[in-house]
Amino acid sequence: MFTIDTRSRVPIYEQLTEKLKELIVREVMKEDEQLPSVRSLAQDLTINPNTIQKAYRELEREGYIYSIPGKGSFVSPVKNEINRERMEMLKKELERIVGEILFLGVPKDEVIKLIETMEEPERSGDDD
Amino acid sequence: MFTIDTRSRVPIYEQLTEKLKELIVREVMKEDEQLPSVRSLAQDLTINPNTIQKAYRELEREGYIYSIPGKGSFVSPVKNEINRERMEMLKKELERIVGEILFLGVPKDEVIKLIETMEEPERSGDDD
DNA sequence: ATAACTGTATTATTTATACTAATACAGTTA
DNA sequence: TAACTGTATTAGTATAAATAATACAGTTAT
Repeated sequence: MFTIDTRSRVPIYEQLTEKLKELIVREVMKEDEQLPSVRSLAQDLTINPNTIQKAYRELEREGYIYSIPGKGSFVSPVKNEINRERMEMLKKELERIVGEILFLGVPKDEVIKLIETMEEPERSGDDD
Repeated sequence: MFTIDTRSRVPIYEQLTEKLKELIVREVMKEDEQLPSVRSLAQDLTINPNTIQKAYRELEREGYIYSIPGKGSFVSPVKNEINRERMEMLKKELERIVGEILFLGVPKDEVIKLIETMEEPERSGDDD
């Protein structure tokens, strides 16, 4: 389900939250779908359950998932709030990157051309 | 000269290399210009000289600066190599960011519109 | 030549944080 | 009742960054 780089400078629990956020935001994991249990995921990835728990706790704090003791952890209904926050972050990053590229002398047109050649994602299940 | 966040997860020496790289690539610091000495910069930023040295060593290794024992450290003549590598990195980041934005459902046109509204940098000294 | 700078190198210590380990407790479900 | 769930706590380990304290050699100006 996940690929974790234990040698990365990015902590394991943060790699986990990142990847899970993406799965949730992109709706690969649907609303109310159950996440793997803390212990089973820990066993799968051969890392400590506490590390998983830390990731889940963070995801819950940020509203991506909700947990029910005894039952499990589940994907929260997608809040616009979350997408909005993520968009803000992405836009800021975008501006920083493009800013640097422009500074390096690449004309704006070329940057735009680069984006134009990118493929827009398939949205098979968005017509509901 | 610099702002360092000692609490950031990004190590101090890496913050330093990042910022210096930008100053060099953007030619705020010109070719052969002398950098502050290891000790003086350490005193300015109230951090350990060894940390500065580590940053300088890295910058030298990557070809951004050159050091002469007894004299000081200086900005390397800007190599196209460096700009090329940096561009590669920036383009990859750009694609990742834009990819995520598109996944969040923002149409390509809007991303482009955002970039169009950005100001191109002044290039006062580029006409030589 | 001497003092005050430079970069460079080495070794030891401290500090911060992630991660692991080992439990324990309580709710859920079959 | 057994086997799951999430949650919490406490202690220990590992790693990397940063500090501290020196030392050595080249440069520069007086």
